[in-house]
Amino acid sequence: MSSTSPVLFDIQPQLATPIYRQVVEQVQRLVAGGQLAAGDELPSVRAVAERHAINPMTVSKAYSLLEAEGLLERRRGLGMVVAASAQPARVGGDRLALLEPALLAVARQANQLGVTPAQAVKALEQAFQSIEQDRP
Amino acid sequence: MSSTSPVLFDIQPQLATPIYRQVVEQVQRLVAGGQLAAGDELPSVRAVAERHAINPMTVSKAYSLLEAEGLLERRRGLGMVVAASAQPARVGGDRLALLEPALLAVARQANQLGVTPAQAVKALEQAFQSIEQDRP
Amino acid sequence: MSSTSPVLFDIQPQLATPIYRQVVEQVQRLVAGGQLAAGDELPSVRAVAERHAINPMTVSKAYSLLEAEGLLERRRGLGMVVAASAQPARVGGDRLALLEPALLAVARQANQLGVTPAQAVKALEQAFQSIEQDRP
Amino acid sequence: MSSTSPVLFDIQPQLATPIYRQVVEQVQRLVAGGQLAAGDELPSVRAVAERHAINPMTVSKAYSLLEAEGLLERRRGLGMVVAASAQPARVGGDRLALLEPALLAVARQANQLGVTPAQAVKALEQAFQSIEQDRP
DNA sequence: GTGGTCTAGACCACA
DNA sequence: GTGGTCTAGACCACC
Repeated sequence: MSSTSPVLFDIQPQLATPIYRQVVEQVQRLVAGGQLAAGDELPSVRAVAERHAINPMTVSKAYSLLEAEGLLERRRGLGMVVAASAQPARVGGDRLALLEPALLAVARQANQLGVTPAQAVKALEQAFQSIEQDRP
Repeated sequence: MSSTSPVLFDIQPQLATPIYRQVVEQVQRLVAGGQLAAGDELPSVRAVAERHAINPMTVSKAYSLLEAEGLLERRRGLGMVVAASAQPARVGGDRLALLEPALLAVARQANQLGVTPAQAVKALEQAFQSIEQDRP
Repeated sequence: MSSTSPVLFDIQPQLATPIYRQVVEQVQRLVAGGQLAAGDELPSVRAVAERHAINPMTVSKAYSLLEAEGLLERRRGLGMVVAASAQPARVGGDRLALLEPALLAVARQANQLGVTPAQAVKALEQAFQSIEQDRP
Repeated sequence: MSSTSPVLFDIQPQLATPIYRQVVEQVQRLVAGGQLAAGDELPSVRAVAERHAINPMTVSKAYSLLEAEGLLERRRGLGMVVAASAQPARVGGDRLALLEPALLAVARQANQLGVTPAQAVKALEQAFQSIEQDRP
């Protein structure tokens, strides 16, 4: 999967979470999910910057943080690749742990909104479907 | 419900979202969920500040934004109350709309993590249970 | 016009209306009057603060309110610009609507003072002339 | 005129100017305009408070300020009356001076809105007409 | 460089 | 008692 199509980041500048964080977290999740495997190339800083009309330094910062974290490696003159040491989360539980903050936020907000767990679950299933349509 | 117990905010300083935003969003949801009705009094700036050990100006900023938004009204010299024009979301759909950003975030993150919708739904149900324990 | 000279705020600390409100209202009027167009940059918080010898937070508060109102947009790390959605009042009538509260105040006060409409009109014309002299 | 109908204050709690100030300024203008003459009785604190659903202390504060200013006198057990020393503004110029702040505000706002003096004058005349209709 | 957030504390205005 | 305004200064985040 990683060799067929280049990674496309889902960047939304209008969100509160800073752009470089959006990049960092997406790479983390794509690696944990196995969609980015050791040795896979990442799009160049310039390519990402132009594609999303953002500052190259912002992309560079994200990549640097991921490098410092050990998830990416810098291949001189070639760009960044997923580090050999990077492994997808072994078991489902590890992946769910990464998802938990978002899940807790949903649960808390639903309570305050007076939305029942059953309603929230149903709405989550619909959310998955609406996401599907974006990238069939 | 609004007359029985004073509003309690759930403030978590360690979160990335600033404190004043946490207050703003909670009031928005409590009104939409009907737990705060038109005319209900909000806890005073000083009371909230002392209760959560934060600066009064932080609370004041949140209240001011909610007033600008039309959700709160200032009773001069008395305090803030929920605006007469503030209405709870009439139907469940409106409440779910407020929940949608968080739901989409979960769905997107789950996809990137390789977590299936079914697994996410199950995890969400567990998240609701772990929240329950906080306020029995 | 917007590209030739940076915006200059007319701040008068001795007035009853708070400084941050003066800034907010002036930006609203300058946009409605077309003297600030979509995309125009606003002077930085620090520049305004130093220019008028006021606290940066006071300016920041004004800008934040204008952002919440949708009139300004934050260019992260760069500064504030007039929002793309901000439009000058299309017809003169819209501008006069913004002027109406002040006009009604004059009319009401004139009536209570026993000043005739004709006298008030003449005095208003003189007021325009005295304003002219401030910025030739 | 003052003997035929009791004074009616025009109080608007939603305005930024505090209620007690609205009362103070109106009395000042009504005296300057000759609509309230020396010896005229003012409505009682309680009457005003009930009529406008405001706090009696607010009215009392306004009356006290006007007394301190020498414009009103306290007749024990009878209420407040316009002071014997209170005189209407002798010439029109004095009255216009009291109107000037409001006029300057209109001129300044019009300039920022791109409204010409001629347009503003015309709008002011219309404002007078719309006021007329309220109290024929 | 830009704006954002929070604190601590003072003083004012309103009811 | 209530909230509002402003200051001074620190620290952070983003570009």
